[in-house]
Amino acid sequence: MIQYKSVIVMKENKFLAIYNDLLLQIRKGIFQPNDKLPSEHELSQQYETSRETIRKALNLLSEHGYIQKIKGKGSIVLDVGKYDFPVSGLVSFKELAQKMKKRVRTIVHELQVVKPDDYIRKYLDVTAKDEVWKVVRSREIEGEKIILDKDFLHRKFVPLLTHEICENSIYEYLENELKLKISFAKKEMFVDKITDEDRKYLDVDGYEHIVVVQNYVYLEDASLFQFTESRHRLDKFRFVDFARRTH
Amino acid sequence: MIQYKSVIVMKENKFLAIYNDLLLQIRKGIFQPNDKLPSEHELSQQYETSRETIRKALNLLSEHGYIQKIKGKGSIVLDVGKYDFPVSGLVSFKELAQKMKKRVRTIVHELQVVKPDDYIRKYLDVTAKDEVWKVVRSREIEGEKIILDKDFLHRKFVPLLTHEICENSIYEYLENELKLKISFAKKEMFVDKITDEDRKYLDVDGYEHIVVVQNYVYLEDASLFQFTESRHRLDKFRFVDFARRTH
DNA sequence: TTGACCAACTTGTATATACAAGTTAAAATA
DNA sequence: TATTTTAACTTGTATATACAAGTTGGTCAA
Repeated sequence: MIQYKSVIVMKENKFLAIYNDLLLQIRKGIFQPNDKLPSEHELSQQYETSRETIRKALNLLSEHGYIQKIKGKGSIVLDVGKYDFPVSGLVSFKELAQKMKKRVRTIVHELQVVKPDDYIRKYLDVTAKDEVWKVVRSREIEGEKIILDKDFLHRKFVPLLTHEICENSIYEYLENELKLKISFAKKEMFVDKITDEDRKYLDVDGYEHIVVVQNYVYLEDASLFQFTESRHRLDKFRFVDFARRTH
Repeated sequence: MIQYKSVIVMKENKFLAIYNDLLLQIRKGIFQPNDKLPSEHELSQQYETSRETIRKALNLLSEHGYIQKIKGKGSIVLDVGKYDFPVSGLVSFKELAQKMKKRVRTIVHELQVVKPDDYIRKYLDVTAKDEVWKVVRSREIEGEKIILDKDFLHRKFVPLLTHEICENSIYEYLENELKLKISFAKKEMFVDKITDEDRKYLDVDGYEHIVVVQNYVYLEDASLFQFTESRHRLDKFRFVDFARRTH
């Protein structure tokens, strides 16, 4: 019998490290769907930590839909294979594309600093004096231009933005270079009539409507710093969400 | 100065009671957006409990998007007014309709026990021997038939289902009468071509596409017991989601 | 054999303590 | 005055303990 012995690197928190370690084992298939995880007591011995720390890790797994905890019985692994597409949460296009393993390309159409007009002021919390980055990009997937991304970023937080950054990943730049702590977002989804701009930058393929995903992105201190409108061609749109019932 | 003194009824857990009490104060406007909540230490004194219990309540508020915790500073109330529409999560149509305060009606078109065909077996985890409730209902909002709901429930969990129950709220019946513990769900959203069934039961209004929300609903023990397909007219569809970034 | 009960497990809640780490504003210092 | 330091706050992490409550499987008695 082969015993899986995990070595945890303790750069991060203990409970986060354990969460990531258990998640890895689930992804690798060491723990299969419907398997029972070791009990909290056993895990606390394996990881040489307290039960409360184990419980923090397990609760994270539960919130994210990887396990189900059942009182008196234990924790069982859920069928996670179904959730591996655009699961709810804050995921950038680049992270998504890598997961999907598709041939993707980003085309930058606009990149400029603008004074916020009424439209921008409606969505981003800025005054007429502030400056705002406006970025318009289309996303090509397997040779088809499917998604039109319109980003508005508060210049106060982002002094510089280049063509290269926009072609790669703005998120990566913000988090890794500028060390901005992106914390949470509000998403709003609805269907809109297609516009001339959509026709100009996308392969609209004769559709008259388009799925709009509006994103309000906030930093750690709850300041709104970005508004993004993502316009998806009807036939390629897909959103997966995991939700727990709260009573 | 008026001091708000909350009286907590201790039927439920302490931390849940505190969560609900704080939430109520936020909804009532006793705590306004951008207000700072009392510190964890103060709250633990006010509620006569330990700091850990307060932290459980605050973490719930944070997960659900009501507050933002900032290390070293405190917890501030987020602008919750924006999230009060169909926020992500498991919410039944009846609960939703009550929140929106719209004139709604449910029309039951089909209600029968069927042997699962290939279509049902694809979505619900049943064998050919099992029996399944099939319910088809349309939802009328302000006089227009907007949503077509197709429910499939495993009969093993739901022995009886009546016309009245389906007109009211299946969820309410399941939870209150049958005492089923609905625990979590996976939602999948995409756009589909409109079907003859849609045209038959809905005011499709000339649209050629329809937004489909598929729901896989699970009980506490992680058993899949219901599959629901909710078909929304394009122009009336709207989905709001709050998501925290996990690193 | 059947059922009741119990012991040993499981997870859930609540509490107390200690220290780490980030923030803030007053006090001390140059 | 301007800057640095410090003290007093804040939230975050980790640990230990106790008991409640649900599950399971074996034991024992009818």
